Amino acid sequence: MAVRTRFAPSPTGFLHIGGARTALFSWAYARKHQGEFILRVEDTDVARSTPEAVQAILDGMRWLGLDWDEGPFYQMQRMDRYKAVIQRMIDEGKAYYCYCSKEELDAMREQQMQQGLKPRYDGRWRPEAGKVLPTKPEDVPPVVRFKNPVSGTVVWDDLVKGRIEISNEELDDLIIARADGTPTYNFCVVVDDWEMGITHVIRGDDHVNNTPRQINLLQALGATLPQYAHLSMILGDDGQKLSKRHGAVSVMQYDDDGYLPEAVLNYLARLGWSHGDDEIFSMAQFCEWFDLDHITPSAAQFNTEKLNWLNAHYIKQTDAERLAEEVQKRLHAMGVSVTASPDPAKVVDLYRERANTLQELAAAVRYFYGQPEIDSAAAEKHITPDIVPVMRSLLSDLGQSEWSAEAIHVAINHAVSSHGLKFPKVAMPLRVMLTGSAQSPSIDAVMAILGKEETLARLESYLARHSEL
RNA sequence: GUCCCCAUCGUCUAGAGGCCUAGGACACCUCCCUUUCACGGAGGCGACCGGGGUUCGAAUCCCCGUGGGGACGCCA
Repeated sequence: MAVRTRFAPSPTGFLHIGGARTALFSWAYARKHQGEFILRVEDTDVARSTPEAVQAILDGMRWLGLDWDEGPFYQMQRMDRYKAVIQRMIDEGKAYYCYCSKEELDAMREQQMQQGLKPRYDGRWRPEAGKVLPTKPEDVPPVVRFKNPVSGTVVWDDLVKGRIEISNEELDDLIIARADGTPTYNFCVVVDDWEMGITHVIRGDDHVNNTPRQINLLQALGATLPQYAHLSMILGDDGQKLSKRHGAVSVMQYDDDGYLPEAVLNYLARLGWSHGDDEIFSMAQFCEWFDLDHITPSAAQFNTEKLNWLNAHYIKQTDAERLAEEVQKRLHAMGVSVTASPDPAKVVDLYRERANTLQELAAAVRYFYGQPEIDSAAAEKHITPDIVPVMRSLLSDLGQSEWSAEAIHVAINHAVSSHGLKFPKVAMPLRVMLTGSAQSPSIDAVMAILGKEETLARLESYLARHSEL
């Protein structure tokens, strides 16, 4: 049977790193098996679902390049279908109306907690042969509850965690339709997974406890059970749980911060999954290798430093045109307009090996398109009065020189040797005057790309501004 | 409280009873390269949560602790 997986986010917020990994694994599993990957938006919580969140999730998926074969389906558009199934279950005696008020339920829970019991519905409205039900209250609109089996156990072989067995005595009759008639999560999931022919449910392990309920429901409907794979959660960089209040950020934030989607994907792939010692691989390779057997059952801590390393790697690989475009976009956001000269592609090539993120790359390269901000400590250290005559003579040589890194190097060497100095003694002041910083690629290469006119202008201008030297 | 899950270097992980003197990667440290900073190269530091079993043999299997996490909603 063809593999069919799904990613089923609820649109109550952006796509965060945990959701992204779940989506990635589901997607990769389908791709690996030439199956289908389905996107389903679980928006039955009307109060918390928003169209903005739907959009944010779709944006995140697209940025990562996780393409889906069917959907997006929206559960709110499938109401008729759920209601029909609920009615059928009531008719068949597999579900029943419950007239308990919320207050009544709260009281029940509290009492059970106090007694050290697991809080659960006591089944007071559950019809049984020979049982007399309470009198229906006038003012309580009923919910619909599923008649969960009272004995036996639910067992499944989780593809990540192995065999899990839960006694039906731990479960209660869950609500499948609210008082207003709308179906609830566990019910919609079951109907959808069933009708959409999902063969492998790959999801976060916060759903482990829902699984036995869903299996019971599926069995009541006479559906074929899918296989389950529960992924452990991803912890924040500090080892703490990610939440809206703490550390959980949108995958799009990684875009803003200057991470390439291939780096994020590669990082996520290795978080909780492994293929021997392989660390760096393409998504094509990942789809070929991916399997559920090598997923770690334990939680994983996010490590930004390793992401940085991967991102730096992909920045080195990316072609100059694309890199230049990304950098241009970011410089623009910083209020710097990129001109055709110096050539942005050459500029990024010069700096790509020393940037962890595109944001760093943009910041590093900024001085090519505007006056550098001089690091005063660096200036004080490297630009001393005795260097001024050297700079003057170099300036005049440079004015006569052909403009290539090699020719510039010769000119600098000439200044160095004719004044009896060491190379850095001249290179450092140049570096600070031209780039503003004491760190840069080879200064002759920088000058070659900066251009003759601009280089000479910056040097002249610096000397003119610092007559005290 | 009850149920469920998890446990190898700081972090991500390899490990399916002997291949383990526990391997790789990030980070960190040292050295090399060098025109500064990076990149790159070569080394180094560094872990099987504890206790009992099973076995000729256990990081691997079982049990008990301990520690972490999750779930107990008319949320998903």
